[in-house]
Amino acid sequence: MDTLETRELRYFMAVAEELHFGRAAERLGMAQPPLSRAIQQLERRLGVCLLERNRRGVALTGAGEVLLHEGRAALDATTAAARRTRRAGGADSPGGPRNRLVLAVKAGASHELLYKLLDAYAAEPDAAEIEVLPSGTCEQGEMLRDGRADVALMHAPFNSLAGFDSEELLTEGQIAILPAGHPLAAHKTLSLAEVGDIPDLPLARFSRHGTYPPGPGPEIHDQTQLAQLIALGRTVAVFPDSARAWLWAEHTAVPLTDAPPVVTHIAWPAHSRSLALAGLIRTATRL
Amino acid sequence: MDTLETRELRYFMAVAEELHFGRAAERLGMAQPPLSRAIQQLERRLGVCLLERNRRGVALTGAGEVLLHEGRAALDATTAAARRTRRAGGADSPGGPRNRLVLAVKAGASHELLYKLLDAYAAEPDAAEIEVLPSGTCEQGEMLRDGRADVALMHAPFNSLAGFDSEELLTEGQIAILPAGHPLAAHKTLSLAEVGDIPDLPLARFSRHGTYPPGPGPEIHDQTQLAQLIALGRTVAVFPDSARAWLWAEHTAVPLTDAPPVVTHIAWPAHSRSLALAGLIRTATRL
DNA sequence: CGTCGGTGATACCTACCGGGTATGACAGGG
DNA sequence: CCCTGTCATACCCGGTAGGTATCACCGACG
Repeated sequence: MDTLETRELRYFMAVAEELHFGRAAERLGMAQPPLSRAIQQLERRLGVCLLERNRRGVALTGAGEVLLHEGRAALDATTAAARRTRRAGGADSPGGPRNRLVLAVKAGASHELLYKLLDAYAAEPDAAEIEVLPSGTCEQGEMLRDGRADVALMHAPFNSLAGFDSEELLTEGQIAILPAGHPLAAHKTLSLAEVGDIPDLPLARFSRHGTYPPGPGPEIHDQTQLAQLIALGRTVAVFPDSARAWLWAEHTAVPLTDAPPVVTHIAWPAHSRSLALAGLIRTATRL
Repeated sequence: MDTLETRELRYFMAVAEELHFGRAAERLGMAQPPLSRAIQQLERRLGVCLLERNRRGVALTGAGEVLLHEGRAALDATTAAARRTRRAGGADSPGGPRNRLVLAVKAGASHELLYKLLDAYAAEPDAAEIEVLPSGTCEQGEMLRDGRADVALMHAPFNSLAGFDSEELLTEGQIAILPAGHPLAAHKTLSLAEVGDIPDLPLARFSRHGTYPPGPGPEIHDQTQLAQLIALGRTVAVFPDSARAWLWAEHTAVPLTDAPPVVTHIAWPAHSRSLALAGLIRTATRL
C-alpha cells in the first residue's frame, strides 16, 4: 500500500526527466500506454498528483519535483545495494564483507598522493585488494552513491562532500598552466581575473556529465589533449599544484594568488561498515 | 537484469533479520514457499549466495551481510521518497516543494532553543508550517533517513551526524540531577565516576529502540516518570545543562566536570533542496 | 532405532497484472 | 477544417507472484 516499487520509480524518473511519455517509454524500452497507466497507478497509490498533463507535453507538480529528487537518491541506493552485494559475492569471505575495495579517483589527479596511498596500504598486514576506478570530472560522488565505488579521493571545493564521511588529506594551492612562450608566463604570480581574461588564450572548458560550461575556450575531455592545446598556445588551464607532475617542457606553471586552495579528501558513504575500508582510511590519514 | 525490486529487498531483509523463513513469511503476511522461491530468484539474479541454509535455520554469508546493510539504506531511501512525496502532495504548491516541514526533536530536549527557533522562524517573511515531531531517544537519524522527518535537532555525541548536513547551534555542559536531600547534592561539582557509582542511587537507564542498557537502575521511557523517581530519591540521571528548565523543587542539579560537552545541531539529509528548509537553517544559525 | 516435529525446498495451480496493440479524445497549427 | 502530435482508454495475452499440498532432511526423544 505504501511500498513504491523500484520499477515504478524508474518509470517516473524517466517521465520526469523527459517530460514526454513517448520518449520516456522509448528510453525504457517499452510502449507508451503501459507507461501512462503505471504512472497513473503510482499517482493513485501515493494519493498525489505528480504530473500536470497539459495539452502539449507534461510538467512536474511540486510533489513531482520532490519525487524526482528523492527518487534519484532511492534508486541510487538500490543499485548501490545490488552492486556492492554482487561485488561482495563470489568468494564470500566468512564473517564479513569481501576484501575488495573500489577507489574512485578523478582521472589523472593526485598522482603522487594516490601512489603513496596505494603503496602504504599494500604494506598493511591484511590489506584488501584495491581497484582504482578513474572517474570523469567530478563524478566521484555519484559513483559512491550508486555503488560503483566504495571510497573516493575527492577535491573540495570541486566535489561536494555532502552526505559522505571524509577525512582531509592534503591542501594545495592552484596554478595556471600557460604556454611557455606566452608573455604572462614570465609573471611570478597571477590572479584568477588575469587568467580568465586573456584575449588570445581562452580558458579551457572541462566536460561535466557530457556538457560543457559556456565560453570561448576549447572543450576538453582528455588531459593529453589539454596538454597539447596548451603547448600549442591555444588555451590556458587552472589546476591544483600537484599538476606540475605532468607538465611538458612547453608548459609554464604560474601560481595563482587568489584561487581557493584545493583540499583533497578521502570520502566514503556514511553508513559504510567495512573493515577493509576502515584500514584504508587509517592508512590514508597517516600519510 | 540488475534491477533489484523493493519487494525483493523487503523479503530479503525480513529473512535476514529473522534468520528463519517461516517467521519471516509470517511477518510479511505471506506463505513460506513463495518467500523461499523469491529469495532463490534473488540469489540467482544477483549471481551471489546470500544465505547459508543449514539443517536448522539460516545464516548470512558475507554478501548477505552487505545486502542487509545496503538494503536497509535503500529501503529507507525509497520509503523516504514515498513519504516526502505524499507530504508534498495535496496542495501542490506551484514551482517547488510544499511549504511544510517536519522537525524531529528528542522528546523534551532543547525546550528553550526549540522555542526560540520556532518563534524566530515564524516571524520570517514566507515561513513554512513546521510540524514538531517528538522522537524517542536518539532516533532522529532514522527519522531523517526514512522520511518521517525533514530536519532534526540532534545532540552530539549522542546522535551520529554521519550522512547528514548539519550546523552547530549550541554547546552546553552536562549536569547530574539528584534528589535534593542526597548528600552528593551538596557538592559544587561532581565527576562522571562519582555519579555512576552511588550505591543507593543507581543511574537511570533510557530505552533505545525498545531495549535498555544493562545496569541496576530503573528503566525510563518517560521524562515525568524519571523526574518522579529522582524526586523520590530512587535514581540519578545525567542531562545537558538546559535540562535545568524542567527541574522540580525536589531536584538538585550539580555540574559535571568531566562529562563531554553536548553540542546541539540542526541536521538534514545532505541531498535536500527545499527552500523552506534553507530558510529554517538560516534562521537557526542566526539565533 | 523408529517416529515425530520442525526446517526449507519442490510441484502444481490460479489469478492478477504488467506489457503489447489498436484506437480514442483533444488541442494546435497549417 | 483537417492533420499532427500528445496522452488516455479498451482489450488481450503471457508471465509470474502467491497459495496449497507435499517432499526431503535431520535432530530429538521415547
